[in-house]
Amino acid sequence: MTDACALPAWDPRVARSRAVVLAACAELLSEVGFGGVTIEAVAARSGVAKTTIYRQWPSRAELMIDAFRTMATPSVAPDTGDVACDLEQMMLTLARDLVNEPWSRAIPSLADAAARDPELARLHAQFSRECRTPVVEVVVRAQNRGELDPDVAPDVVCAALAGPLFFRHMVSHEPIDAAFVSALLASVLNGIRAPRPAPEPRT
Amino acid sequence: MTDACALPAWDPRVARSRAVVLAACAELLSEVGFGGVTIEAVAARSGVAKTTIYRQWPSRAELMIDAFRTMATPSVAPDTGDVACDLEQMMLTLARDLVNEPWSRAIPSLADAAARDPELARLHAQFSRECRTPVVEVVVRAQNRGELDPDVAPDVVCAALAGPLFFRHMVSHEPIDAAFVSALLASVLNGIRAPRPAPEPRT
DNA sequence: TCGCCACGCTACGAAACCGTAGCGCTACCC
DNA sequence: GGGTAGCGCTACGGTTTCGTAGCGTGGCGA
Repeated sequence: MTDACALPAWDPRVARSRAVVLAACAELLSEVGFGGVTIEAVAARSGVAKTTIYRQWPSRAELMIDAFRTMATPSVAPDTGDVACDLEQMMLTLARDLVNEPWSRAIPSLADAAARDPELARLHAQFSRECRTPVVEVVVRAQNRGELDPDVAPDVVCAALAGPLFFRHMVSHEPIDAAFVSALLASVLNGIRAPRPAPEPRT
Repeated sequence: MTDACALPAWDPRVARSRAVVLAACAELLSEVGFGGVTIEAVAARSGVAKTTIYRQWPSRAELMIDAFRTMATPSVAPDTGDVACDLEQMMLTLARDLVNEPWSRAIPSLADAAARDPELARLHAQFSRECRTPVVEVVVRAQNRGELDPDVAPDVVCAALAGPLFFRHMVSHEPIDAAFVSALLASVLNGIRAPRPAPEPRT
């Protein structure tokens, strides 16, 4: 996936400077966002000469992309046998990352940048698809087990579960805690209609 | 604080230049995002001299805040008597705005900027709260009518409904159409568990 | 008619980044 | 020991933006 792993026999000096630069770039991404990262700042932070950075990456965008790849950590789909457990586990992981991980602070700026740069948009789309995959997997499995309504599209479930977490992270800035995750998951799994009454024929 | 609203007896020249500048700034916000708007670009776009802009707004941030206030359109809570209709109507409005309105393109950049500038964060929080108010109102009304489970927090419902729309707008970039809105609303209202195991008198 | 006030225009110094060039140093390989 | 390759450092010209200052103009009320 990452170039750092794929290239066959790299000069150790190159490998070192690349790693240092990418780490510094990832730090800066979290701190000042996508648009605020400059090559000179990366050079200053990493201790690597600006010229060396330009020797390794042809443009600022390429460096950003590589740095974001460095931050991106793929997740795995749990399989406890109970869809509620699986989904809650994934949502709690996402919630924890959104609250604690420094790279989560770079998400809005990435979304912004991706809205304008086609290359970044491509990377962003690919990355977000990779992140959604485990959720879709869990949902499909639960549908096959008969736990979930097979008529509901997995992508909708994914948006219904992950969307509110991102919403609080980026838009409303309300707390993202276990209680919220539980309430949200219960709402989506069971619905929010009043359980008691309702001889109401729906139209 | 709100200069724009409290204009008692402004010189018409001032009012004109302010309006032109704010309009140009709003346009630029949609096009290049929060971080990309420069005073010089606003001056060029609006035809107003840079010095005049500085005479009216002490800093770039102040101008941005005023411009965003210009774009922000408050919505109203419908009251059809059926919570599904009310919520669907509001979601469709939001979906349409996210897809069509130019200012929706500025949302990620605003979220990004608000994550770093305290003053913008304050404005952003206030604005997003204003946008959530009608949803909360509809939910509370439905709870009082016995349509919705009173134990579910209105803020959770708001996040559950609006969150996925913003999620697709900013993160996953999947389509936001009426079908998605319907599926999402049905999921949250009725839940997504397979209708098999429980003998529910629903359709 | 005379000021006042806000505007537009030009220009300025300062700062930040960009991307590149040249040079010297050091580590490693043959 | 010599050649090669990559790094760090300094410096440069160019661009963009910032925020301010000075000056002239035009409309509007006293």
